[in-house]
Parts: sequence; C-alpha cells; structure tokens
Amino acid sequence: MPRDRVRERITSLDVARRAGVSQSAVSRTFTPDSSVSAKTAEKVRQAAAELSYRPNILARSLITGKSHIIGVLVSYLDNFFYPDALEKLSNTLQSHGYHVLIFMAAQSKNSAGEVRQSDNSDDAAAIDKIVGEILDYQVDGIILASISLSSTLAAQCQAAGVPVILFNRSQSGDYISSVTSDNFAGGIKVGEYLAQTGHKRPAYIAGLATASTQRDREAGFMTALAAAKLPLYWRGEGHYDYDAAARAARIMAALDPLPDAVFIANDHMTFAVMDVLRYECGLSVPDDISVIGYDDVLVSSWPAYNLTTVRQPADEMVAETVSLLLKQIDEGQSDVVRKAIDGPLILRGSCRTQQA
Amino acid sequence: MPRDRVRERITSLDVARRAGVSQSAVSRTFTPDSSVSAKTAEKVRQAAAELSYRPNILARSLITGKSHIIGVLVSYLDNFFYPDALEKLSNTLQSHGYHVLIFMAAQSKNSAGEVRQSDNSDDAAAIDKIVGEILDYQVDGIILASISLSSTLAAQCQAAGVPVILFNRSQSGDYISSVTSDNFAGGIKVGEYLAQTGHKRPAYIAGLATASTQRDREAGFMTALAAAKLPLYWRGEGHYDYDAAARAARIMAALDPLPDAVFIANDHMTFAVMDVLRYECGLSVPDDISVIGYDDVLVSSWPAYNLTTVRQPADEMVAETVSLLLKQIDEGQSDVVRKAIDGPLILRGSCRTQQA
DNA sequence: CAGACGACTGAATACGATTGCAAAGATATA
DNA sequence: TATATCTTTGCAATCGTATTCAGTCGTCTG
Repeated sequence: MPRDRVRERITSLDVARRAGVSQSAVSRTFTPDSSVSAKTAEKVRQAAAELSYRPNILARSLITGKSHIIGVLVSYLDNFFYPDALEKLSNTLQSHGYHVLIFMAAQSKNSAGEVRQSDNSDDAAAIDKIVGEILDYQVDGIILASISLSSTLAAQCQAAGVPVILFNRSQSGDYISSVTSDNFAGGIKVGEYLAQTGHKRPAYIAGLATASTQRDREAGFMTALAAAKLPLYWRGEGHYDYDAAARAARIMAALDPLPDAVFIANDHMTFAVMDVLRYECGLSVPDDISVIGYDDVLVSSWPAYNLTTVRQPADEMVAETVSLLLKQIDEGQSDVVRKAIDGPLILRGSCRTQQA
Repeated sequence: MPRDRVRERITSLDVARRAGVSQSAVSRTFTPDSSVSAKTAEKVRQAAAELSYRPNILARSLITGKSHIIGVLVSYLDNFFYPDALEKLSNTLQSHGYHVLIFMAAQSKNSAGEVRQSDNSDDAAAIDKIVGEILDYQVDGIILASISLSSTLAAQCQAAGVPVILFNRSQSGDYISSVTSDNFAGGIKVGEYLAQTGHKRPAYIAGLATASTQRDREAGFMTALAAAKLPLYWRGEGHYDYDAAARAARIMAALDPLPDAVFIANDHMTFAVMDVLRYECGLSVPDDISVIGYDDVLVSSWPAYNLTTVRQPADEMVAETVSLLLKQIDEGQSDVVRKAIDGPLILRGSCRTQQA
C-alpha cells in the first residue's frame, strides 16, 4: 500500500480546468437536458474519465432540494415477509433512480424475551425519534413498514413536505396514506373456506393486538364465521412472535375436544404452531387439525410446511407503494389514499379439503 | 388537508433571527464540543423548537466531508442469514451514529430460473456500476455482503479514501479487508464429526463455485475426510440455490447404495435437500441419511428441520465488521486485515450420533 | 449583406451548514 | 484600576454543485 496520502477530492472545477472549459460546462454535461454542445460534452467526459470524477450527489441535493433518498423504517426482519418486501422495494426504487436509507426500530422484547409488546407509548416515542433522524437526511419520502406514526410527527413530515406511506399497516382516523393487502377480505376467505370444508370447531390465534393487520384479519374471519353460524371455538394470542405462538399452541393442544381447525394471523406464527402440534404433541396436520396461515412467505410453500395460506401480494404492494410515493413526491403533498390489495387463498396441504 | 403551501425550508438563519443571535451561534448549539454559553444555547434551542428546526445533514456533510452514511451492498436476501446480518449491521451502525444506504445487486437468475450463476463477468460489471453509485453518495465506508469487487474498483475506492469491507466473503490475492467465519475450520469440524460418528459414505453438495465460502468449506471438509482416510462418496452442486439443491438431492437419492451422510454448503440449500429426501423420496433423516448444514440460521433450530449445522456467529461477525470499518474511517486507510471467526458445530437431530 | 434567431458558454450567485479568525466581553490577578 | 487570560460571539470564507443571466457565436433568411 504505497499511497496513503491525504484524500484529495476531485471536483467539477478540476475537470473544468483540465478540459479547458468553465465549471458550468462540467455541471451541464452531467445534468440531463442541459444545453451543452456535443463537442464540449465530449471534452468534459474525457477529462472526467481521466480524473475518474463523479458528481457529488450531496452537493447536488443541497441545491436542487432533492436527495433521491427514501427513508425506510422497518420494525423487524425475522418475519420473512419483510426481507422479501424490502428487497423488492429497494430494487423498484433503485430502478426509478432512488435509493433506500434503512432504519430499524429497535426491537423491544422484554428481558425474559417473552412478548414483543410493540406500539406502546415508549415505542411510539422511539419511532418518533427515529423518524426525526430520517428527516434530518432530507429524504424525499418515507416508507414505514409495519409501524405506526404519532399524529404530531405525521404533521411534521407534512410540514416538511415529505410524503409518508405506511406499508402493510394502516392507521384509522388519521392522515397518512397506506398500502396493505385486503386483510378483512382475506379473513373472510379463510372463514368461508373453513365453513365450506365442514369444519365445526374453528380456533384463532391472534397477532399483535395493536396492529391493523391483526384486527382486520380477525374481523374478516369472525364476520365469515358469523355468516356461517359457526361460533369461534377458541382464541389465543401469539403477538406475531414465534415463541408466543408456540405457547398459545400448547394451550390449544390441551383442549378436549381439540379444535378441528385453526387460523393463525400470520405464517411466521403458523410455523411455530405446526412445529408444536407435530413435534411436541404428536398430532397430524391436517388429519387431527387443519391449519391456515396468512402471508404466503417463501417457506410456506416448502414441503415441510406445505401451508394453506392467504397470499399477501408483495409485488403488487411494493409497486403500488412506490408509484404512490413517487406521485406524491412529484406533485407535492396530495390526497391521502389507502390502498388494500386483494390476495388469493392458496390451497396447499395443511387444511383438510373434504367433510370429515 | 387545509395547508398545501409551497414547502418552506427552515434554516439556521431563521432560527438565528428569531433567537436574536448570529447564524454561527445556531450552528454551534447543534455541534457538540462547540463554544457556546448556556444562555445562548438555551435561546437557540427554544427558537429551534418553536420553528421545529433540525440541522440539514446533507449541508453539514458537504463541509465536514463526512456523511455518516455507510453503503451496504447485498446480493440477495432469501438466504435468511442475510436479513439477520443486515438487521444487526444496521442496528450496530445506528448505535455509532451511522446509517445504512442499502443497495441490492440485481438478481441474475436466467430466464429458466435455473441457476444463480453469479460472479460472472456481466455481474462483475454490474457490481462495479453499483459501487460507483454508492460512491456518488459520498459514503464514509462500504460493506459488501457476499460480493466480490474488481480490483480496479477496489483501487478507486481506495483512491477516494473510502474503506471497503467484504462481509462473509474474502478475496484472494487482493487488497480488501474481509470478515468471515472460519469456513475452513468449519468444514474440518464437519468432516471430523462425520468420521467420529462412524459414517462411511459421505457426500457433499457444493455452493456457488466462485464463492470463497464454498471453496473454504469444501476444502476443510475434504482435508478432514482425507485425514480420516474416508473417500468422498459423491459430490453435487447446488449453487447456494434452493431449487438447484433440490435437483442435486434427487440425483443423490437415486444412488445405490445411498450415501450415509451429506454435508451441504449452507442451510438454505439444506432445507431443500431435506424436503426432497423426506417428502419426495420417503427417506428418514437421520435414520436413512445424516444431514449437516452450515450457517445455523433461525429456521435450522425449528423442530421441522432440527438441523445439525455449523454456526456462523453473526453477532461477532457484525461487531468485528463495524469496529474494523469505523477504525479505518477514523484512521484513514490502514492495513488490510482478514478476520475469520470460529463458529461451533451445533449438534441437533439431523445427524446420527452413534455408530450405525 | 444586414438582421434575427437560436444554441452555447462563462461569470456570478445560491443552497445550508461549519469553522478560522479577530474582536468583544467576562473574570481573575496584581 | 489596569492588565492578563479565557470564554463567547459574529463575520466571512468555504464545501461542490446547479442555475440565472447576459453575452458570444454561428446560421439562416430575405
């Protein structure tokens, strides 16, 4: 490593000097739709290449007021739906010339590692603090995955002219746009399907109580059961957490008689439930009990689980989120829209398909 | 939505005017270790709060030359090791005042979706292009997860004074620091363990040929087998891809006699192999064949797989990566270091522990 | 050939902060 | 009280680029 000199930044001025033109000419060469002759542009390009010059995006952002950075705040990545969504979000934004500055909402499992009691007031303050940090970077927009925002901070983003979109969560009575799957409709599909296939003792394991996804899925499910005159046989809570769901499953498995079907608020918890039923209780899915999840993450299609589940159409959700966000960026703050995208029930092997 | 006015940025000058001080005073108030009296600082803070002013990080970066942004380039997120590592990286950097600008190396499955033939020359060019984009953002450092870098671009980063660290991949004969697990040692552990437990017909399913992790794990494994005078019974290729690994498993399962053990270069492929063996071929793991993976991702501990595997210590790897990166940032370009962190073999139920 | 028009170009300024410098104020010492 | 020392403070320059404005140059038209 011979060279260890002080780092010398190469600026447009250096390029200008070498190309024998003004600094403006250099800038114009690298700004689309600018008025430069082919000849000067060529000279500049050549000089730039020789110096391996690249425009400083930060300086450009300062003056144009657009950073081309989107802040993405995500709460946790252990539910496989989120890495997948994040990857798609990043790729889609990248293809539109934007880039993702990522923030994690610090996990708040309690010391016993018991339950992720998120969205309580402490967490809300933490979220607000992080969103503040995001704003500091002069992002052009913000995407909040599975996270809610205080209305004061929402107002602050609005005031700063930064569009915010909730991904996979919606907020009632508030002023923030959101993109979700149609969770209520999904819940209905599950309820109807269980009724159709002759199940008599349906159970439900809930997700995080404060999450709109949890509420909507359960509401849809209950609506369909009511329509079919099927009472809910048992209800447990899994807080969208693997371990908590496993505990709920143990309680459920001790019931006599056993439920003949269980709908679990997301796939991540469903894996825990199936693991407990099969490997701790020696039960068979779906012979002893039918299991239906929600999300259709990659693992759900693997033979080990082969899960009947409602698909969240990640591709459409991401496409919708990005197009909405870019629209709001281009047009300035516009109307609040809430998009709920329908997803199909994917029939696999974890749910009995015939009358018993 | 009453207010739809043109967005007015609030600058330090606005705050200064309202607080009746100079603009410098405002800046000093928000710069640690600056010389401001408590009294003026208080006035400024008050005025700032009233205007909900926050310093513009981009402008600050322009003059200080430090953006506090780390560019992270990751190739794919479907192997669960990466979301986990990414989450930890982001959290750790966040706690040091840095933030992650994330880039995805566009996936290059061919149209048949067959094999991820990464790291070929096309991809190398794509990587270089993306790293260029990263540099445009004036990042303070770059982390490359599972990705190699052309030496010309490595030189360019060096010239720009931006430290680069390879995460979970290393590059021979080159000038880039890297942090990995000790893949060679891990391979040895697996080979020794299979020999100890009396396996006679060991097989191996390889990962992506160009990946250093693949090469080192296989080399370690072969070294241990040789030491135990055990010949390799069969070798297949899975390219670190679920589907490719499933195909390899089908070929392997047709062998007669069957191997009595198979070491697979990562857990992600191992899930595919176990799924094929169990659900397509009706074989039992470990009774018919022992299976050992590499990574110890979360899913491996779930009862459905209950996988014996070598742990990659993500926490230590991340901590080491961050501390190395920050050191290089603070001290300027320093020596190339390659850290390989040892990880234990985690004994679970997928590998027979007694002589047959 | 004169005039008009359009395409390029460079000088100068602005974006929103940090920071060196020198002047001013405050406090302590003789 | 006068002087020395230390802390605060404001002025002005600077970071690297985009962009306005006015001017230059060449071409086309009548």
